[in-house]
Amino acid sequence: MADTISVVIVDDHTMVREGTRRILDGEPDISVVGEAGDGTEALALAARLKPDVILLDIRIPLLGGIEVAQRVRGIAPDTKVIVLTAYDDDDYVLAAMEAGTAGYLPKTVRAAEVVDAVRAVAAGETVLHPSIARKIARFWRRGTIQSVAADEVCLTPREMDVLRLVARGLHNRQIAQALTVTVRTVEGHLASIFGKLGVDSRTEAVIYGLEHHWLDLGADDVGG
Amino acid sequence: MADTISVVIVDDHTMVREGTRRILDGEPDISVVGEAGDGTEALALAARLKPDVILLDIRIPLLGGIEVAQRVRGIAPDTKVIVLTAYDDDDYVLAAMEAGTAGYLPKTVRAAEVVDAVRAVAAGETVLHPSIARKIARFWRRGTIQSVAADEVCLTPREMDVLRLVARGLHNRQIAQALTVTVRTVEGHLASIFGKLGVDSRTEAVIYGLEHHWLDLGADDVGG
DNA sequence: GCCGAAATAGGGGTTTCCCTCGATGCGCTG
DNA sequence: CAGCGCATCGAGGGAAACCCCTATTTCGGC
Repeated sequence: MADTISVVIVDDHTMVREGTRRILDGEPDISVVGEAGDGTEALALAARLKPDVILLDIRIPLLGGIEVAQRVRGIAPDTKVIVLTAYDDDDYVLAAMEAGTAGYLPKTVRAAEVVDAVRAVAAGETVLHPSIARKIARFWRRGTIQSVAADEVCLTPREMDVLRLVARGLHNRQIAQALTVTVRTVEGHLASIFGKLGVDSRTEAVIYGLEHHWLDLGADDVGG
Repeated sequence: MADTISVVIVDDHTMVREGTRRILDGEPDISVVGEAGDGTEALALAARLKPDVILLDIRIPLLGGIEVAQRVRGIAPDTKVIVLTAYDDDDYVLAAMEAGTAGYLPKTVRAAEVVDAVRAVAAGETVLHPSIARKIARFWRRGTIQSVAADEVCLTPREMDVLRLVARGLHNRQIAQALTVTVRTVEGHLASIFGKLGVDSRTEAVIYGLEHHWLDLGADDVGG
């Protein structure tokens, strides 16, 4: 490795990117070599620059941060990824861990901690913010992260179709029309969904889907 | 008005605050005099420092950004507020306008634009990002912002109680128990809610509440 | 002191939802 | 090929949910 650590910053908020850049460029041993505002851009930069470290936000357009992290392993195996995000849901943290990231920090940390984290992962260490580490530990005690990921329920594509329409407030009859099937089929899928999610009403299913980021409200910020 | 513009930065993400601070402190005519990580802290700083400009995030703990903006008018009338946030929902934009803010910028803008905005509002101008301005214009054409705000439905406290429980997936029977009333009463409140929101199912009502930020999913990040 | 809004609650009805039994065909995999 | 998951439907029934109308009490305001 060179004596200066090359870093790429990925965040859809330009303000945040530029602020982070100034923080890191203020360090003599760190050099920001690129910025990306969405997932595909991030992968392109990773492939071209193969930086030592990528600071990666989770909620970015075009490609989710988790997927970016996974693919970076393939295209730039020596690049370490630090997830730096506002979101610290269990799902995000676990998914990031499985994607082989070298660190996970909430955006509430101080700048100095991020600088330290960059140096640490560049040196081969793993950096978890205490609050995140606690989360992990909790799951670990419950039987390893793998098993947590395994018990992750998985709806079929058709079931997702149904759930998405339920989450838009449609009745079974309307869903049936939208999917050109009978109401009975919709009910069948819903029964299956309820079973998998461990709920017993459409409203609970929608809540579950929103909490696990399977659905979004069509509006809201969506990385922008 | 001094020759240097005093600025307070409000954001719950320390990283973002420090990055923004470095951007602004790099300007000779701008001086960051304080940072706050939540709403109450922001008001305390506003009262004590009476800065020329406050850069304010919307989703902050303890007190929402909109409410902070409203109160700042009372405690520091000469202070201009620029909303700088990841969220650009109609509701947020309109609420911010009504709260008397001097600008509204998405976090996707470049640092230079924020710097310009700070100077502009300090000079008494109003700064709207083009994307935000379009939003406003759309509502304006539909009959002024006031009327939009007026047709804003308003649930009674009891109706909000019911809606919150509905949004947690409870059945009417469970809601009735939780509120120590009969199922009929819950149905009555729900009927009233449906009428006000213009929907006809509990699921739609929950979606409406989430989209308008009346509800949150209990989890998620809460702090944008 | 009356009026309106909110909260409470009931009667009686229709619709939708949800469950428990099934069944068929289709594609993939061991 | 023999399963197995997936998607598609059906019957029948009980339980919620939702709708329209009415009624009481309470409380704050003019």
